[in-house]
Amino acid sequence: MKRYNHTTIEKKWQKEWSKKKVYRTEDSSTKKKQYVLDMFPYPSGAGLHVGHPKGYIGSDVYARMKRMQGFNVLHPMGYDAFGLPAEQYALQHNIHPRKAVLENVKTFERQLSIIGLSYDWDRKVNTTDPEYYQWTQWIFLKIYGSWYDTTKDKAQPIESLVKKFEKEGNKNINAVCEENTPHFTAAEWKSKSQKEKQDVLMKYRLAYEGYAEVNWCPELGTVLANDEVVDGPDGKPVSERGGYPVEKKQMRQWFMRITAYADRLISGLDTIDWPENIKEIQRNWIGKSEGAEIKFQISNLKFKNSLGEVAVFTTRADTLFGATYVVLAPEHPLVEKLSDHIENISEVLEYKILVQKKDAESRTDATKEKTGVELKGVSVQNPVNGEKIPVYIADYVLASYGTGAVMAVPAHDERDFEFAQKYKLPVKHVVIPSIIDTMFPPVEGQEYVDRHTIHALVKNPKTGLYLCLKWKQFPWTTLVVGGVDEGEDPVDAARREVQEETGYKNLKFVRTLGGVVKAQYNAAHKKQNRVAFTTGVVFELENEEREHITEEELAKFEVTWLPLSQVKPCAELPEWIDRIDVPEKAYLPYGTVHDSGEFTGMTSEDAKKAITQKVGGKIVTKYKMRNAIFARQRYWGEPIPLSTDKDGLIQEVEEKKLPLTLPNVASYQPTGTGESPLASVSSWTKKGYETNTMPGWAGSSWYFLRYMDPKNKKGIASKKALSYWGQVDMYVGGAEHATGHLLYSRFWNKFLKDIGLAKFDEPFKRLRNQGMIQGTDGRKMSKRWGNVVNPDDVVKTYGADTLRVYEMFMGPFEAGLPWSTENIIGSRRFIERVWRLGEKVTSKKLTPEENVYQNTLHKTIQKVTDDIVSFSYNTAVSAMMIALNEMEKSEKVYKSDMELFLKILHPFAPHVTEELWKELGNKTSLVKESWPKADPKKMRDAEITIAVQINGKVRGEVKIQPENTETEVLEKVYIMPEIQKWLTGQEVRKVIFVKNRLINIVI
RNA sequence: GGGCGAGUGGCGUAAUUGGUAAACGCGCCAGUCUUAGGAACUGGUGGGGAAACCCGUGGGAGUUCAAGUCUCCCCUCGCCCACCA
Repeated sequence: MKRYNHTTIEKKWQKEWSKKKVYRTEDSSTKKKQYVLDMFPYPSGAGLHVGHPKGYIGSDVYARMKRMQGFNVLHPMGYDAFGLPAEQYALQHNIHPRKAVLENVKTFERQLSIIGLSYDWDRKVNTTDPEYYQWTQWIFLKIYGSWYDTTKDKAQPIESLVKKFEKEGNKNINAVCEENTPHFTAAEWKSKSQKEKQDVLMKYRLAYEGYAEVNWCPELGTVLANDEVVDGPDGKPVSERGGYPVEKKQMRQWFMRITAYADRLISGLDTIDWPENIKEIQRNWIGKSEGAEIKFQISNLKFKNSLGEVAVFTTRADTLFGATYVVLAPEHPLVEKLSDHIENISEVLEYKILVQKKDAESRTDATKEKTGVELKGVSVQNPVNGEKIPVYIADYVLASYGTGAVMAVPAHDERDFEFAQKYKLPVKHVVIPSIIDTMFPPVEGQEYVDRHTIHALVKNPKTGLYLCLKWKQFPWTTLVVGGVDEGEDPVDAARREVQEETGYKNLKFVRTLGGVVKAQYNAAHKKQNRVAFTTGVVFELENEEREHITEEELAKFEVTWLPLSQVKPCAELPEWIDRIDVPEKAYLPYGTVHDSGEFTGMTSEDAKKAITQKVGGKIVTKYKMRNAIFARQRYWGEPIPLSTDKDGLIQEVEEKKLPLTLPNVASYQPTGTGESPLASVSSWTKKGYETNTMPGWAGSSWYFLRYMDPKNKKGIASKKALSYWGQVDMYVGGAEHATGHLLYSRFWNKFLKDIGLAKFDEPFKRLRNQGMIQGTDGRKMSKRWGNVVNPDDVVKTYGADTLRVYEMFMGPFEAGLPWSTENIIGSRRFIERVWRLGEKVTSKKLTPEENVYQNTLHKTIQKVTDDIVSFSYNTAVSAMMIALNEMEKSEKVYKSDMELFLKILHPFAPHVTEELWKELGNKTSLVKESWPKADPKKMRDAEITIAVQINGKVRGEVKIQPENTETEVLEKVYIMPEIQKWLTGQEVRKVIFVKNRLINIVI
């Protein structure tokens, strides 16, 4: 046998495969299809490190098996080359981005080509190719030309909206649009000017122009999406790319109304097989919350005249009785509207400016202290009880979420509580925990009696112990407890009780422990169920001076001091123990509504609905997710195919004139002023073209559809191709795209489904994330740490097959693991041993005695097949190593058994298996061979070994026939000396027999 | 602070989903063959113990004939979100 020379073998087969186009995808086929896709890369200038191909190898293994299983497999690759990374690279190296991209693509392809990936390169796409971005522009125009109909729950052409306006105005149209869009009648619509109509439609379009506070990155000279901004080392926001500072700025922008799809983006997650954490990240990002919008009347304090109303958004309408003030975002329009009535208007405006300045740095810091200013001279009325409460503006309320105003309930909201503490605002508890005593639960049929009680927690500061009563008639010890008389203050009641029962009279009041606690128990001696509403009152003992105690009290209990943890029989106690040593805080859980008029006693859930209804509140759904900014002030992106004429009217570039190609410019440096470099190209501005370009995610939001029919000149892809390929069956890529690409492409796909192009609502049926390969030092692989391992070197030393096997064998596919220069040797040895196994091949059929590996081989076929489907590649490789170990033990290996083994190894190590396949005399290529099926007869074991346990401990092993019964096994077990040893003189109490697994004798 | 996830030999990891913990690989030890071995092959390799046996999946409790796996509490680490009312 020849020596295994990976270089010659791999080069030879790569050339052969490419020449014969063995990976060519059939355009139309009667075969079942399988679409296996990698997230296409930014062709960065740095070249690949060994971590990059991990995902590509994973999907390649999958695609290769599917191909062998007879599927028509679409497994393409392409380049996402617009956007910041490519442009930054070009700027740094002072070459034109177009040229840089071409160069980088070349490097990339050379590096990929040596790994033996089975792409159909004829379907390559590149987002910067005018023939590609023509369709990105085309889709943009479709989105621009659409509105969202919430009745049909899909996008509709804008013309249909115009027709509705002409017929009935906009009042009764169920559409997603800008908040506070004024109503108009059909007649009013018709009387509007072109420009006015344009402005109205802009509030409805799914791609629209607007002004917004955006993340402005001066260094990069562009606006960034929220997910492109990360926290820097000092906690300040910086750009994900480059780590440059990011500030807030008001700017004219193009947006995508992704919020119209928020609900579908959430519900669709239940229909796809994605990693649960990615789904969860998307759900959180979209941040759906259902609540109520409740209006508070505003009035002038001095003149008592009404000043209109303010709407707040809350998810806790059950706490409305606990609202003790209202907070507006500093930017709330009411601040200006009410300015004539605000007595301290200059202070308010000063604060507003301060906040906006601070804004630029970090307003999103949840840990910093809250600030705010009261709007003096005005107040609002709580709609549920008519109470007048003050109004504040504060930086902890965001203008961009909900209504930009909140009702503050310090007792039940952490942020409100913190603010209330600082500004000495009242805290009103209206939701209380409800406890049912486990020792003396209420008895059915007995009368319920309400009682108001106190628990006095009297601490002796010298000892840290608490004052307790040891009951003489009952076997328990309690704190001082007692009833609160009608109209009595709980603190006074507690003082009184302590004095009456223990004589201590000099108590320093510390605090009450939050709100009351409701506890239900049975008072056996009175045959009563009691509902106690208890206040915990904390005192410190000032001195030991005591009053006289009555005989009656003395007979009842004895005074004692105990640590709190030793006081037991009392339902409310767990609540007090939780509260006693921590500072007072808001009570967040749901519970029983308290001190809330007619709603008192309801559960939070019921009270929410009832209170909202009572005050005429509107049930609404809000989302954290904002509409996506769809513009970059940069050169290297798709031009937005719109122009503005001299009347200020926006014109679409005609479909047949697409692509609107990016002009060549002398300088593509960002201007730094917020204007795109295109703004200084006179040929461009002369025609009134939009100077912003599309963001990086535009081209990547639909590329998976283009691969289906990449050269189509009439559309994004033919109807036939779109319908044959449908959706991506298996999508592989990094988890870092969870809130970017994976959300935007779902959005675009849903839109394209709405307009009848995409076939499915969800573009990616299955998704798997490859874990990142770290440097040998465990850090992220990067030039900075000098820990980059280049795949070229690995391929040169060990070969592509070894690299592939090792990357799949390292550990679970999704796990991030450090590269190991030592462990890879194991994979190389495996390949070499496979190579040497070739020497044992015989074309003479083996007798059952000779064929010792038969059983293992067929089990392995089954396991590898299952493992590839579930992406458990590490155990698939392990199974093949076990099979190889068995086959090596055999004197000879039957040729067709060797072929079976080569077939299942082929997706992992395509080159060496192809070479050995040919060595066996085959004229065909393994690539197109059929995937083997495990023979169930051959998988069956002749004999199996099971564990014999005594009382659950393994004391021996026994060989049995499969399917042996308990009796049959016991017969064998009882004569085993090592088992008899344990059984002599013992009575067998029980035998547990698990078929084909173990037998456990309990003595 | 909130959400999600993970802790198993010297190392990467595996465990049929409650059934012989450590498969497979790396490393290490011994041997074979070699002029040599940082090659290859064969065997061994969780800890303690002379042995019988005992201990062992971050720590503690519990359920069970049986727990890495289930339940509760605690500790540590990773990722995501972070004033979203």
